[in-house]
Amino acid sequence: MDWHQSAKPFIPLPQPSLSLFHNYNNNTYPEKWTVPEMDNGNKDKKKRLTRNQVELLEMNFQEKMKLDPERKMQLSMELSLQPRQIAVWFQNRRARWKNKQLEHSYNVLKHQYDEISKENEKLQEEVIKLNAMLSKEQPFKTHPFGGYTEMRGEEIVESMSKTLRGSNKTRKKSNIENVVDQSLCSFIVEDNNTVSLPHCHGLLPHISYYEQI
DNA sequence: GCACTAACCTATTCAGTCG
DNA sequence: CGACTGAATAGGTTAGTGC
Repeated sequence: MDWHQSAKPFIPLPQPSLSLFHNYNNNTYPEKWTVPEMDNGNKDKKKRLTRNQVELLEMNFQEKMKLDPERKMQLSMELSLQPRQIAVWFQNRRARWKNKQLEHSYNVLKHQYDEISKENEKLQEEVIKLNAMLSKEQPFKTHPFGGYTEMRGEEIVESMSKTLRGSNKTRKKSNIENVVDQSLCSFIVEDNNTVSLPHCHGLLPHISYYEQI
């Protein structure tokens, strides 16, 4: 996949018998490629490769994406194409293959992202439910001067912790307490009814639920 | 170390094909 | 005729070789 990682072999200069190809590679025939024997009437026309040529090239590509010089020359003779054309075809084919790979990777990542998003949505809903259960269980705290004031989530947790410390420690935990306990972590319930990332015991002792018990 | 060379890559151009 | 495909080019990078 990463062609930069493979060592690039040193390719010696073409043999004298291949000087024709060498000339071609060095742009003796600039602009659009031409068969050297062609006259001006036939030049600068891009010709599509025939089905047979593409089939053989494809077979070779499936075998090995890299084109070594021997195989290039062999294919060149077999397909009656210039070695440069063989090399260009392999280059373009690798580029197409890489694009396909990128497309595939994108689809895989997108699928993973969608799954995680769904999971996140479920968890958010669960947090809202738990938050509502907490509010029902102890929605208000007593105001020092009498009356009631609404409590923030952090305060609820702290308040419940104090209540538990001051009450019978052997009593059975409520359902909510069990859920929170099993999670091994505490949540900070924000004012806007959302919950921030969980904080595990020991990291934020002032809001941890049961560590004081 | 540096110039040279040949391979590779990405981005782009452009001709051929197709709906 | 415009969109798409693929052959070919341009320009940059990398690595081996020779001096």
